[in-house]
Amino acid sequence: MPNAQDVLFRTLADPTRRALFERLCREGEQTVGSLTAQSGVSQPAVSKHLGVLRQAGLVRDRHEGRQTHYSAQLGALAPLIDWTSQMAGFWQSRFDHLEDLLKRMDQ
Amino acid sequence: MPNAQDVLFRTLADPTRRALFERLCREGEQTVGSLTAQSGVSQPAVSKHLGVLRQAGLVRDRHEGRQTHYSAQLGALAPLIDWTSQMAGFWQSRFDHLEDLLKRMDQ
DNA sequence: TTTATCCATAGCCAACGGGTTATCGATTCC
DNA sequence: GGAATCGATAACCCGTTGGCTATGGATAAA
Repeated sequence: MPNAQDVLFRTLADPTRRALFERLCREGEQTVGSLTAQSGVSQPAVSKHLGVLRQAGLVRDRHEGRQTHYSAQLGALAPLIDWTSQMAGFWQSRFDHLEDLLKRMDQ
Repeated sequence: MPNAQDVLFRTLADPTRRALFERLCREGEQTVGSLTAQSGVSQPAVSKHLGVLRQAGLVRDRHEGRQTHYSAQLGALAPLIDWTSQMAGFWQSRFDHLEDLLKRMDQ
């Protein structure tokens, strides 16, 4: 059972898939056909990528007749931001300890 | 020629590799041996991962006799933060335009 | 009702990636 | 100097994954 960061990093690691997500962020809701037209890969490939993005919570789908509209779910990026902050936090913490140590050595 | 986000996402997508980076962030500089001991994979595997992390700029190596010390380079995460901000920015921008449109329609 | 469009799924294949063992150069210890 | 340790590289294996074509189900158009 992979954690949230795992899913996000793996999902966003593929350039084609990340490009699809970026486009949905930039331009808002899009149909599969519209996304396929500019993607450089086949429609099934796009559908598969959108499925992966959906499972990661990064996009939502909305069915309207025979077309499916996808839109970005920005909130799903939260674990990514959390992880980055955590790494920065660890680093800062070690830095603080070092400062502390140097301060005590100085006395 | 992959861009910076590409390299970062791909590099951090692997759980073992990300765990190595996390440990270096938490605990600071470590030798390959020390990292291997807690990693659950073989020493060559660890070396390979560290090589990938180094090429991504996420770690630095320091040679001291026959051991190599690795440490995290937190600054290398910048493109990741940039990308996330950018996605949030696009989203916000679209929201602003929508607000604007609604405001104009209201008049 | 028949035809055309949209998208998802199935099935297949080639490439990539992460793991292993074996080995080697370099250093340190005896 | 000889033995042992450290870490990087080579060579290999196998599972995953991202691409494709073919197809089918559902809806819209004719």
